[in-house]
Formats: sequence, structure tokens, C-alpha cells
Amino acid sequence: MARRRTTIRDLAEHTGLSPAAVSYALRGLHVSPETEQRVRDAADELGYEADPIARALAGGATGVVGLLVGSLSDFWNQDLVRAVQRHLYDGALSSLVADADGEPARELELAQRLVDQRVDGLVVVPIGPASGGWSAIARQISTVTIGDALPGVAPAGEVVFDYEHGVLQSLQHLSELGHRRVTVLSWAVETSPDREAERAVARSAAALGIDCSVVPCAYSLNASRPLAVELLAGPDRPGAVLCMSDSIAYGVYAACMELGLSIPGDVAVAGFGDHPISRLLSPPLTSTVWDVEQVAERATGFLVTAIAAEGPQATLREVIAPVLAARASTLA
Amino acid sequence: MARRRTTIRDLAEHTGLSPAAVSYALRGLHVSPETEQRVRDAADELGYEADPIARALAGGATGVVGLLVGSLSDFWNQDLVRAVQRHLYDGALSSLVADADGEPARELELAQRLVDQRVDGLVVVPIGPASGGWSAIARQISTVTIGDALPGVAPAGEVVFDYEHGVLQSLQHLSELGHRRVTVLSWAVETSPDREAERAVARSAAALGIDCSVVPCAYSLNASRPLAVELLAGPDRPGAVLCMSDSIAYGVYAACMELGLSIPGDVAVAGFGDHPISRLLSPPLTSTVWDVEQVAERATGFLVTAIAAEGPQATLREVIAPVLAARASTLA
DNA sequence: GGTGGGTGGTGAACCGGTTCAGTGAACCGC
DNA sequence: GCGGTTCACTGAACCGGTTCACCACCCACC
Repeated sequence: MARRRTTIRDLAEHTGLSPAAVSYALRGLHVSPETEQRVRDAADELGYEADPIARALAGGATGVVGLLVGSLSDFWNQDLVRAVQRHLYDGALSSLVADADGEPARELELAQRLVDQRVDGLVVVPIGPASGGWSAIARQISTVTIGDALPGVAPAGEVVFDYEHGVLQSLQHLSELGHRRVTVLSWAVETSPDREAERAVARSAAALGIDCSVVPCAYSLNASRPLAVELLAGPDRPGAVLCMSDSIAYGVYAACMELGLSIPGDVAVAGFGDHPISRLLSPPLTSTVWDVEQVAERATGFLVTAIAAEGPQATLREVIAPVLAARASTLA
Repeated sequence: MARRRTTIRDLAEHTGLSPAAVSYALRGLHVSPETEQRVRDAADELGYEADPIARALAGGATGVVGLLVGSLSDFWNQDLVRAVQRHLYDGALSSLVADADGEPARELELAQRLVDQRVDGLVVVPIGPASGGWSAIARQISTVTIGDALPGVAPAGEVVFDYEHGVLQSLQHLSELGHRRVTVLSWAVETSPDREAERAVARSAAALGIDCSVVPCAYSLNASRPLAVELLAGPDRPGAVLCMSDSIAYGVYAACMELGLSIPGDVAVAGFGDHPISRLLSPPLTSTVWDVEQVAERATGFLVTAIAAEGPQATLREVIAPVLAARASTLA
């Protein structure tokens, strides 16, 4: 089984150079072209592969970034993981994935654990700006947030969803269709009363003069389904449900199937994120497009430049504009 | 920014012990209870956290396992990643995720890269048994495969899908409904002619006396959709399409929407995996249940025991029995 | 012919843990 | 009172790289 790795000292012996020279040669530093070639040849011959662990211990960087997702049960997030993954691969980085599984408390714990594992950077898709610990994390390590901006934290980069306009657009759409009572399903509001999305809901509802109540819900089909059953089977069913993620909307679809309600006849449904599945449902789901590829590309771009930069820099920022895709789940 | 970590030598100085004693104490080895307590107190006081990098370099184990997925665009695989993730977390392991993105060549390259990164073990959801390099990998490191068994490879564990019965069941179901011409969408057959699933198709078709052709297709909605359009718009449309993954079936749904074909009226569709989305579509998709949680639990269980075991052991093996969930996408 | 400035390379320390051989003291039985 | 264990702990080497201080050498220049 796996005999001892060939080390840099083996190469040194083989080439008659010092370990230091070999180390430099392998990275093309400070050495003559002939020496470099000699070392490379020896490396091929002996099947040498640098040990990233040792390199990390000595040098500092691990080449690994942490990818922390608030809820990996959410389809949009799953897709994002795939996309970020691919971009990191192109940047020769690996990713340590962690799933907070909808629990804000676990989120910070996992972040700390990733930091302890010496990742070079962190991509966070937070549940919400609940906990204060983030600023400490962001100070220790290059961090890029996606979705919600974490107030009071100055991360290396943020890819922010423009909830202000996104929610307004959706509610306006529903309002124009005659809906006066809308229920919004969003993260557990009690843990993050300041969440941008929910403030946006309140403002938009006021502006449009509609009656909007926010019900907390985890971002997954399994979580939203029973909640939606309860909500829609109750005495005063809302005319429309706006879900802060498509995954939540899927649970609402399941609930409607179970209750025998028709969409949009009995209840109109809209989501956020526009997952590929959404246009496949019947009726196709009205949603707001947050393009996964674009988000992933920006986020990894920010992270890579932040890691390359020496000291702390100004926060790199991109606001993702909302584009409403109106489909039959709201249209009559 | 991040001042120097407190090291084991800081603790040694603080407690008046040797670094070695501190190292033992932190792991509860060879030391008196009082000493152990003294060290723990000092660790709390100074905020000591062991550096996993250094520990890995010296000791061997990294506490990280590689999770290599043939196609992270596949919904079932995405869900599996989430589930495996969670079980690994419970086992205090972290996971480095890698996505071969449907390319068999990349798969082995990524596996090797994970091995080079010194993961303690590997969970592989392979594209197919195409390449021969796997036995070398499995010899180097504890490996658990999911789905397809890799012929000629003796991994530490395998969680195998019983394609023989699964495919037979599905085809029998279609046959009983009167279908005589079935197209099967499966992995690129040319790269893996020996794949168990495809051999099963041939045998089952022969046994049932139906006409079955296998068309290669990557496991994703985006890949299957154009393929299905081509297939279904052609002159001799098959009466039924059996997809080796639900993701593929979703692409077929999209194609049917595009072409204005009705399911199952114009074409019957069945999938594999039974992703939660499948019962939400209309018509709900007939599929064969491979329970993600069960698979994840077994696979991680196998891996953990394999890592804990000293030498190579006999292959741990679990066969996942197929359960057909017949729904309206095939039923009239 | 001495001074000066690059090159190309070396030796040793270092990163932060683990581990192994060894040491001194306490304890045991006889 | 003495050989033999056991126990708690130490010192030093080690894992496999990187990096820093230093040196030898060659060439140029005045």
C-alpha cells in the first residue's frame, strides 16, 4: 500500500542539489534554466508530487476555499454550489462545502470551523444577518457573501440581491392582477428582524397599499409544504403567496395538489431565483431571475482577487438586478 | 489582522510542561488527570485551537474526505451531496467536493487530485466504469462507490443499485401498458460499454420481447432537453422513454412542452431516482426509488469504518433494491 | 588589481504538531 | 534493601515543504 511519497529531498539527492534549490526550481524561482529543467525531469522520473499539506504548513496558503451554504436543501443554492465549484476549479482552487441546514447558529460554528481548517477564503450564502459573529470572521479571512448583505460587516466582496426592487416588482405584479392580500414566505423572521428582504416587503406593501404578512419558512420543499398546507387550508386563505425562494414555492405547489386547490385560480404563487425546474411545473412558476452563473462568476472573481490582494481592500460589490419572469402561476 | 496562532509551545511555556506533554494531554493520553486539566484550562485561557494542517503533516489523517460526483448537474446527485454532507458532519469529517461535470476523463483526474490533497477517504458517484485507473486509486485510499460498481476494482465499500431488477421492473411496467418500442436515455454508452445498467436493458428487453434502443445522454436537464426534442420530433417517435435519471426525464418533459406532445398520451416517460420534484410535475413522473438518505447513510458508514480499519478489508457491500413508483407519466 | 553588483546556489531554521526512546521517581513483592 | 514494573513526563527527531542569511563566483568597471 502507498509507499512513502517522494519528497523534495529525494529529488535533491537525485540531482545533487540542495533541497532549497529544488524547492525554488519547482516554482521557477532564482535558478538557472538548466537546473530548473534538471529538477523537472527528475520530478517526472520519480513521480514527484508536492505535498499540499506540507506546503500549507510552511507557506501559508492551502488552495482550498470554504463554501458555506445556509441551506443546501434549497435548489437554487444547490445549483449555486455547482456553479461556484466549477469556477473555483478553473481557478485551481478546491472547495470545502459546509451546510448550515437552515440553522443560523450552526452557520457561524461552521464558518469558524472552516477558518480553523485554514481555508484561504470563504464564500457564504447566509441564512440571514442574524448573528454578530460575522465581522470577526470577515476580519480573519477573505470573505464573499451572496444574497443578503451582512450589516455591519465589511467582507472582501458581496454579491447582493436587489430585494428592494425585486420584492416591489413582484408585489406590484400581484397588485396589478388584483391581489390585495399576499402572504410572503421567507426565512424565520424572528432570528433576523433586520433582513433586507423583509424590510423591502413592508415598504413595498405600504407603497402599494396591499395587505402583506410575512410567515417564516425554511428554504426547502419539505419545510414549506406542511406550512403551506396549514396556511392554505385555514379559514382566510391569502389570494397570493410570494416565496423568497423557488424551493418554497414548490412546497406550495405540493400543498395545493394535496388540498385540491388550483393555481392561480384559488391562489397565485410566485417565487424567487428562477430555478430551471420552475418553468417545467404546471402551471409554470412566476419567479424573479437571479442568474446562478453570473452570481457564481462574480463571487469567485471577487474571492480570487481578495485572496491575491495583500492587505484589506475596499469591499467589492455587485448588485444583481431583479428581472421578473411572469408565468401562468400568477397570470390568469 | 489575525495575529499568530497560539501554539502548543505557548501552552507548554504557560504550564511549565514540555510540548510533548501538552500534545499528549490534549488528546488525553499518558498523562495524569491534573495535568490534563491544567493544559485544558490553559488552552481555554489562551484560546488555543490545534492546527489541522500541522496535525495532518505529522500524524497522517486530515479529517477530510473527498466527495467526487460524476455530474453535479443531476438533481439526485445534488441531493446526495447534501445528505452525505450531513452524515459526514455527524462523523466530524469535512468534505472536499469535486464535480466531473459529465466528463469521464476529468473524473479520474479529480480523484487523483483529491488523493494528492491527502483526503482520508473518497466517496465516488461515478459516471461509469469507463476508465481503468480506479483500481490504483482504490488501492491508495479508502474508497466507497455509489450507484455503479466499478468492475475489477475492490473498493472499501460499495452501495450498488440493483439495475438488473430496476430496469426489468420499469420495462415490464411499460410492456404491460402495451409499449413495444422504448428508448432508454443513459450515460454515453460508448465510453462504458460494460455498464451494468445497459447490460440490464439488453437482457430485460430480450426477456420481454420489446424493442429497446439506448441513446447516450448526460445526466442533466440541459443535456437531455435538446436530445429529447430531436428524438421526439423525428419520424419514428418511440412510444416510451425510460430515463436513467429523473434529471433526464425533466428534460424530456421540457421537450414535450416545446413540441406540444402530451405525456403519457403521445409518449410515456419514466425516470430513475425519484427526486422529490418528480411527484410535483404534471403528470407526476413514474420513477424508481433510490432513497437518498439510505444511500448516504450506508456510504458514509462504510467509509468511516474503512478509514478506522487498519489494513485492507473485504469490500462492504449494500445493494439498494428498486421500488417502482408508478405515476401518471406512464399510466393512462 | 581592487571594488562592486548580480547570479546561482547552500545550510539551517522554521511552520506546528506527533512520536519514540529514555529518565527519574514511586510502587511492588519478596 | 533490592531488582523489576509502571507511570508521568522530557528531549529530540520528524513530517515535507519554504525562506532567510550568507557565500562563491563571474563579469564589469574605473
